[in-house]
Amino acid sequence: MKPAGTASPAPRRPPYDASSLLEVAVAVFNERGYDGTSMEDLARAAGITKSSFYHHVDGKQALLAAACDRALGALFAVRDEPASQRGRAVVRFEYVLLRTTQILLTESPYVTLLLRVRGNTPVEQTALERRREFDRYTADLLAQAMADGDLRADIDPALATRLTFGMVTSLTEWYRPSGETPPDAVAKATVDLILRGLRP
Amino acid sequence: MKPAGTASPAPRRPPYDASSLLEVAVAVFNERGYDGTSMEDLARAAGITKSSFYHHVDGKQALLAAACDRALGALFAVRDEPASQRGRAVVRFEYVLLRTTQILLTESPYVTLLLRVRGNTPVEQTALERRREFDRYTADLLAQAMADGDLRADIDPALATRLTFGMVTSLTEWYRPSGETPPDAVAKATVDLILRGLRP
DNA sequence: GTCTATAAATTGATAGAC
DNA sequence: GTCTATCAATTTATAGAC
Repeated sequence: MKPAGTASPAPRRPPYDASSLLEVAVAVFNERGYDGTSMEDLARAAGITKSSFYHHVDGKQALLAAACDRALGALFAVRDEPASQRGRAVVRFEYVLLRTTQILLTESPYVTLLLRVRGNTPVEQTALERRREFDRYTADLLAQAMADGDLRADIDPALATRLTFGMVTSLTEWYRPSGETPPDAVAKATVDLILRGLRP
Repeated sequence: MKPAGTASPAPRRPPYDASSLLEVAVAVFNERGYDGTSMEDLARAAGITKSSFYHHVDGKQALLAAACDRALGALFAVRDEPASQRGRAVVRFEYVLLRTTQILLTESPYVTLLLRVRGNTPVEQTALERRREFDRYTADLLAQAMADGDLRADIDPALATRLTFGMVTSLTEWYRPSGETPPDAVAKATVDLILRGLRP
């Protein structure tokens, strides 16, 4: 038995539960792309061999499915919040827009991976389908707000929805959580820009 | 990538010059992802065998490099236009924003591929570096327009630039050229939305 | 220019020892 | 739980016949 206080400085050996390995995997997927990442890459990033890695996870597609599930679960939870269901459409739209942006920032790695899914495999197709369902939900909200006269009606609603959430999802291209930039501040600035525009 | 959920684009017929094969390759890259596409996939989409395909092109990375070159060439050509070089910063910014959006739409497949580059290989790193140079160019323009008092100064210029071009680049996620939606109309609507916002 | 055949390396995944 | 060793399939790319 080792004397107390002489434990070797474990550099990167937390418990290898499925959850922490998923976190590692998602980070590598986002860096190199899902298809550009091998199981060898993932194992190396976790500090173990490929075989050991397989002992903890079910495979590459299972990792992708778990990550997409987490992102989609967080997004659909917004739809189920009370504030998303009562009140004027424009108010609900602005609320959902802000919450969606916040979730994209706080769950950044998972949502980033979800948004890059191409639909090559059944796992990806399922994720893509659920994502499109959320897109339809937000598009309907915006169209209703326009019909109410509470948002500019001189833009095609479908185009406006895509551009609006296109701006939001572009955050995944560069945003990294850090003390410098609190997610809520970035989310507020983003929603403000899409609502009021660049002109003074 | 083994499991192919859906069918590939219709096989393209001769002549098999490098340019038309590049067009085919870029289309498949955008559908399945660069890393998710094999040379076998490309050859099948072109309607010839893999070996025949290799007779016309130098390899997978060469195809990617050619596509990125085309996209980057079109983008940097905007910077060299007279209207991008003379006049008030805000006017130049709005001009470059519109032209960039137009090019993204007219050169959609090539720009789409460029924007998805992850930097895994030297070819991709070079493309990424040139793309970042263009990003700096537009960021400087917007910052100057803000400093001139011609654009809202209550937003961080770096954030505003990223969100602005994030909205524009999101067009690659869904826009497909067709008689229904002329590129110029979409580009104008996009620039108008980012400048004036969603509110009436 | 196209093909068949195949090389050489990588990949997702498993077997089985310790 | 981790490892070494390995498999079967795939992938980039080439050789060489016609």
